[in-house]
Amino acid sequence: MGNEKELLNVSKATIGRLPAYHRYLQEKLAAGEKTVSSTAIAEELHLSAVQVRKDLSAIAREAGKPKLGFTVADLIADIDRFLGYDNLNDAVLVGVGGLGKALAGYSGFKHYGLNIVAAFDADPARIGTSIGGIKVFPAEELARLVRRLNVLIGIIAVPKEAAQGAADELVKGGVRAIWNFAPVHLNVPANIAVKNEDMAASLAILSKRLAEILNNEK
Amino acid sequence: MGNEKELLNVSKATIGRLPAYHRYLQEKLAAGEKTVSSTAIAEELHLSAVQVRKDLSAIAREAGKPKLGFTVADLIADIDRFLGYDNLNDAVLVGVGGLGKALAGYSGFKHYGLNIVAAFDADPARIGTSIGGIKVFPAEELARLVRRLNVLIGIIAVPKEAAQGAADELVKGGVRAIWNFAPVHLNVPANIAVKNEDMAASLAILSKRLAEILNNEK
DNA sequence: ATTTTATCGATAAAAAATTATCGAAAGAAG
DNA sequence: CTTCTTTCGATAATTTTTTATCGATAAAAT
Repeated sequence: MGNEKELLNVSKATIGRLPAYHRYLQEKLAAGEKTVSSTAIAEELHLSAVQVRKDLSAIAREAGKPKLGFTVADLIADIDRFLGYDNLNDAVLVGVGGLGKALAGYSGFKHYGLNIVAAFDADPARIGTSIGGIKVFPAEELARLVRRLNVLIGIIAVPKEAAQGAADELVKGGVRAIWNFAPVHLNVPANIAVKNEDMAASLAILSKRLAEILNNEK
Repeated sequence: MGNEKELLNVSKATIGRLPAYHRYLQEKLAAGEKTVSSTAIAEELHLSAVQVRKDLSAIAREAGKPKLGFTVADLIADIDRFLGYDNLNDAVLVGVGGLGKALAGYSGFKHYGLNIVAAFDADPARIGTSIGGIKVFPAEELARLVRRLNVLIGIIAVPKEAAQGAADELVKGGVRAIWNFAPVHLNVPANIAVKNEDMAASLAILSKRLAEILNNEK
């Protein structure tokens, strides 16, 4: 019975903002505040209050109260539930060079529902080592081990030349979602979700905004 | 005279896609192909051909030719010019822990017009070292050095507790754009551009897509 | 107890982004 | 040389996302 509605009808844009709300709410919770208004959230995050209300109404179970706003703890619980922060998804990491090492060492992913259970690398010098408690296995074992562990999420942090190969192996192992940090477009079957962490795109947007700002001043 | 039009009228969504086009075009160039059609680009990148044409028409100087498509080399040049890939912007990096080290060591930023000229860290053990040719200075010198070097872009890769402080120092030093990798919302004056590299948001979107895919199957 | 104020949710309007349609042009094929 | 095919650019339609408006409600203030 019935939380299908939730998956639908919530726009990607909204989903993308939820983690920011979540962080803000955690701050408020830590500060001991019981309720928070859409106006306050909006001001802090540079959004409009209407948008905040709309986003929250899409995923919150309890309504906000006039004059008081929303209950902080309830909202956090709602976002946790909606984004699945309260039940961990296993993932594997491919590539433990500079970026991969950083990702493996970042303990925060657990709070976001992501649990890295194994890492892989082609470099023999790295195999057998451990980073942040995650063991590094040889690349050859990727597909086999992924299948055995029944992991559905793969994180690609290899140099761009190796990225497509890594993706192929992940798919072969039965992964259904790939978080790609390599600056290349991956070719995968249609029923596999790919999210490119495209830093070049972020940078492009940032530098255009910078250009605008400088332009408005002169 | 006259490239003001370019800054305006190009949507953020379009700008965000340009780096992907750029990468695809580089591949085609390397493969020796002279021209490429919007259909081909669209298919590879899982977009619609109309959208590709619209995006390109917003920034390209030459029109595409019926039956042939666009000239690969021209398009690359157009994107280079539009995104500023051909003239480097200086930047400083704050924080050379795991992620900061990875960013400093990534040589690819130069291709995206970003030149990291100095790094800063609070940990004495790191000061004076060099990562990827970038020297690490003490955090206390941040504002002063940024001002002296006349750097306009700051990259924050410190733990979240230190991020707001880093932002404050960057702003004090005269930075006008901040690329924030720490998972916190930064409070800065209105005339400073902030781009949050929000991995939690990416992850949220990815896992929702995964959930959808799995849902559609059963 | 009444008024004032801050806030909400719902609905409507506007803006932005994507997709569809179609005539025209340029090369390829016959 | 004519026809066919691919592709373009422009315009229109649609969809999605954001913003505006407004009556209702609950707490706070008078």
